[in-house]
Amino acid sequence: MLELAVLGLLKQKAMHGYELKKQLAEELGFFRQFSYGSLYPTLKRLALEEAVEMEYARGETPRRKNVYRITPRGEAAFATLLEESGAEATESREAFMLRLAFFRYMNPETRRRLLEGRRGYLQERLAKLRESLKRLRERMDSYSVQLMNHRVDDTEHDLRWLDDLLERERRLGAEPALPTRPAAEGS
Amino acid sequence: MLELAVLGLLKQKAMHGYELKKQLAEELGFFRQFSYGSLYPTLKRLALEEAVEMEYARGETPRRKNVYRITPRGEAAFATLLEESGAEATESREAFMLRLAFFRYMNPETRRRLLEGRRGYLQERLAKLRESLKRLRERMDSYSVQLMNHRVDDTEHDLRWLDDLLERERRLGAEPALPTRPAAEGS
DNA sequence: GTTAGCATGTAAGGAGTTACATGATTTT
DNA sequence: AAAATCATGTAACTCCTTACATGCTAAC
Repeated sequence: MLELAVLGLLKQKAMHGYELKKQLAEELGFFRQFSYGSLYPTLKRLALEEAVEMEYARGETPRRKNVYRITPRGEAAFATLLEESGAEATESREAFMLRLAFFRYMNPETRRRLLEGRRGYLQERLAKLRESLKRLRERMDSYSVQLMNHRVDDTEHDLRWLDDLLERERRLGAEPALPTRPAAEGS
Repeated sequence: MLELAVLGLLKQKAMHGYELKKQLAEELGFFRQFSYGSLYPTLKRLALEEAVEMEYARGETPRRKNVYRITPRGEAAFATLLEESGAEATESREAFMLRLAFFRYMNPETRRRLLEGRRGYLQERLAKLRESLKRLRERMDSYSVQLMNHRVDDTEHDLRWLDDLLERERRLGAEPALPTRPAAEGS
């Protein structure tokens, strides 16, 4: 997750770790916080894999603000991570939403696959939820009933939203993915 | 999390691991799935700590259905875990909801503390979310805008729900916590 | 009799957190 | 000159998952 988020953010703009952490909590702001204890090692690892590299801007020495820039290899890795989104991306709210934040980089089929995958998952869960509610309502305390009902509402709300997104996707048709290398040549 | 959930489920009824796993996905159904690879070791550890113990019902040999029962020590541990719910319980949706599923075991002050803690957290996040949206709207692609807007709606929805729960709590006043040892003596 | 589901476990690994440690730069 | 916040990192640990390994029992 962190790796995907980092690559996606660096795709927009070169940044150093500290800045990245703030963006993770802001640009993807809704999104969860990661600690430095995972962020810096991740950057280091990505650098080792040559998915990112350091930018020594304005003669600044390293190890006092390490500005990282994504490399072509990193772009490829990012694209692969997005395209290969599996079960996690449909079953985990966070994983799904992270992908959604990077929808502009996906091709239309992948977008649809993810949206429908998530929708299917939520529909299934909604059915199970309702079944549980029906079967257990009598035996449950009022807090649990409240919780279950809220879950149902929440899931329905999410489903309407997904339907909306799918509808838009259909209407706007094949909005192409942004290129891997955005606007490489001048102006 | 798993430990809390297991103790809470065993409080209702003695169960073996396999059964527990199904209940985790059903009674707390909405709730996340845990794998056997974490469930069985957790039961083992709890048994070692004497928070749970095996029930050798009807002369059944162990190691073919291990039915676990919560002990007084386990009840105490469960109560402590609930009462000491810290930041995680207000900042993580899942952690919060798990507590809510066990609200009947808490005393009214703890319930209120948790509900208001969660509300405060969501209010703060909502403010940040709106600020981000305002500041970044122009620079965001339409998917990110959709995502942010949905987050805002979602958070508002959650806040209304929390207000509702708090209101109920006030109206129904001091619904006492269920005892640590439920209905110990007969009928 | 063979497939599906019940039932339990271990070992290795993944993906993060917390706590610790350090020091520069900016603001008050 | 003190305090805040910017900035980077490591080591130990937590909590979970995946993959593996085993065997019973019920249904078809």
